[in-house]
Amino acid sequence: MVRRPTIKDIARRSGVSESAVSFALNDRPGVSEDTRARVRRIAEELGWQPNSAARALSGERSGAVGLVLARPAHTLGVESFFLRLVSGVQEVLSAGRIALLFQVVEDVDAECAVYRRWWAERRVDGVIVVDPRIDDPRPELLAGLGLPAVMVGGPDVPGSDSAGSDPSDPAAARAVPPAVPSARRPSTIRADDAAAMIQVLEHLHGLGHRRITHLAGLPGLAHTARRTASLRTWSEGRGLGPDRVRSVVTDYSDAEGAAATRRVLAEPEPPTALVYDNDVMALAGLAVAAELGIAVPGRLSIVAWDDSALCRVTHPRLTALVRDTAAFGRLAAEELLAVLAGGVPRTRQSELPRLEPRESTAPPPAAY
Amino acid sequence: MVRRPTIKDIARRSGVSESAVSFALNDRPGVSEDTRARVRRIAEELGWQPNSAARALSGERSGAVGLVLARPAHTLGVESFFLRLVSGVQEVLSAGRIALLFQVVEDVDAECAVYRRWWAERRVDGVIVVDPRIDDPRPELLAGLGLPAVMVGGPDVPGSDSAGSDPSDPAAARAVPPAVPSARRPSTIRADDAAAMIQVLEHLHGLGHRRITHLAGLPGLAHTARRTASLRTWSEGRGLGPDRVRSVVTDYSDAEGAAATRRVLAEPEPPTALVYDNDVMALAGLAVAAELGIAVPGRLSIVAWDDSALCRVTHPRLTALVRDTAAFGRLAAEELLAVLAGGVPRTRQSELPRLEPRESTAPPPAAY
DNA sequence: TTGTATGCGTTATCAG
DNA sequence: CTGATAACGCATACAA
Repeated sequence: MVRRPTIKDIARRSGVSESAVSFALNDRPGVSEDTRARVRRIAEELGWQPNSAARALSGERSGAVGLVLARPAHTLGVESFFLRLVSGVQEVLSAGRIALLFQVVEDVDAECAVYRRWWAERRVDGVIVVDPRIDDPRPELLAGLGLPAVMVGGPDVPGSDSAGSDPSDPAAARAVPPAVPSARRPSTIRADDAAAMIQVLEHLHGLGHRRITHLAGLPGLAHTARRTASLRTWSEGRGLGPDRVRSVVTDYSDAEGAAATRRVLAEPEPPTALVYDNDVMALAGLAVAAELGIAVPGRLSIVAWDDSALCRVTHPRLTALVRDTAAFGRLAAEELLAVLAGGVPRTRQSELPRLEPRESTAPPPAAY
Repeated sequence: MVRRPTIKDIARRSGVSESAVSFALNDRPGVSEDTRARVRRIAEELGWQPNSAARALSGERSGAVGLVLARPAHTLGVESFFLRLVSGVQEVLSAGRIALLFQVVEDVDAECAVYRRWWAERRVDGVIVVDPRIDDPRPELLAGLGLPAVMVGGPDVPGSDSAGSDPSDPAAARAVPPAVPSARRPSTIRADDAAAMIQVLEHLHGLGHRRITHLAGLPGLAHTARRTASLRTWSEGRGLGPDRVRSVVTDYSDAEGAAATRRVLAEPEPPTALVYDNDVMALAGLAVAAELGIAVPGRLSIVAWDDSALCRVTHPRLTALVRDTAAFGRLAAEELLAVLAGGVPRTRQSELPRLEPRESTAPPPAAY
């Protein structure tokens, strides 16, 4: 049990007062350069680091931010999205010596309970919130608590990229009632799902596909709704009814991905292209096609929404929507730090995903 | 900026002293049942929670434990193992209101730096250490710091399941030099890789396979070494030389998994069965076989070491070694809490994995 | 430029 | 059984 040094030890060794040490170590004026250097050296020698609890207690800052993952156990771990996101988040956080508290829970209610507890215990200075939902209770809760937050993957609001969010956007308006003062509203990192969906559809349409089915993720998630809405808008613009271009609901699991694939492929006029909302479902779909003896991409094209190693280890390799997820995480962390530093919550736009054509997409069979 | 209530507020509202409140809230003797109940009720009303910083400062306990993942970026997120482990860890931790600090870094050196910083800052009360290595510097570092730790997936030591570890076991002896007092040695949760490997090999041997290649993971990892050693022992017992049964090294990545598969299948007398050290490599191997037109399991059998959704979404579905990873995490967390509560570090045995035969294993072709 | 005093919220040690 | 009082380590307003 090596006793850890405190500023008192440093003060004694360097022959100055504790407050002088504190000033020296925190780059504050009020101490000569000479003293500062000496104090610094001694602190270094002693291997001193500020006690996080003491600093939190006096400074009103815990030096930690939180991230909660609300996912039912059976879909846990099938997506690489989160580890990459966290990886990006931490690149930024650890530069600022901020720790990340991580928790996985079963549902949003449990997630809210975690936020309340973290807040009450002053465990975190802010949180990064993932998986925005339709009628999401979290922005309001967090604003009410006054807990700074960044919503990762918020609504697509064409136009306004500045402070606050566009009041004319229904999703944003619903997400955070105007009762909440804007300075407290969570920041938002926007993922342009609408544009990404159009990219995918244009790619398939360009190849000649006219019967396209989107295997959507959990219906409660905001990005699912955005993708589905974007698909609807696009197909109406093309004059393709829901009998040809549509979204069907799944729960993101491999099992549901496979089951839904089986269902749509068994229809009298099955789609010639399938767009999966995640990589695991795309894999499951590919396996179903193989089992049914349906050639990919000969008779069926497949697109995976998120790229990962998985999309490159299949045969054929899967055409996928590539996002720089780590960059997404970095942006979220930067925005959170900016808010913690006193900045106004902003809405920031992440890079547009890029469609990477691989071997799983090709023109549809001539018959169609 | 809602001000959070403190025990002072509770004391004022309930008309007793602060220390009485503290006693009442912490189930300590010294207050009447009546007062205790009243204080409790008021604390509840006010939504009071102990300020973690204040508690940490006076109590010498941060109420948090840490977990660091040292993985090069390119293998990040390809394994579902960690999220499931963390999920299990948290089931236990959150029951005790312990937070989890999570950090992902590039390598073991960075990992050690994180431990040092956490220790110096008193951020965590203990850590859960994953991926034990050959000549692992971490147990010694942690013992030196006096930071309680649990090594997840430690050495297989047949026999001793009690306190400390078997001094006759060379791996254990190397891992923690005897210079370190045993009360400070990290606990260990043992995964019986040796027995699991034998299970896999017996399965394949029983089907008739005599040419088996093990696509091992990163050579520096202790469990890789154990699996490889177990394979060696088993094959010698069976009189099968390294020309027939062997391990080849990879780095766990899909790319290396695919490349190594290509190499061994291109040999004049290729193996009839492949055992992959993780699920992603197994998938990659399956894709390579498909690409080369090698039927699985007709001409080649495939076993994946870790089961996950991935192994069930392929065609054919992969025979896999199923582990209850969440249970592994729970056991690790329980052991850590026991040590934090003053218990002696122990070596505990996790459940033996179970081989789940699916469609990717079958007898070898008659020609062999 | 430097030292002193006080507070942050809790726990723990004393007297009453 | 209860109520002051002193730590814990750091930051800071204030006095020297």
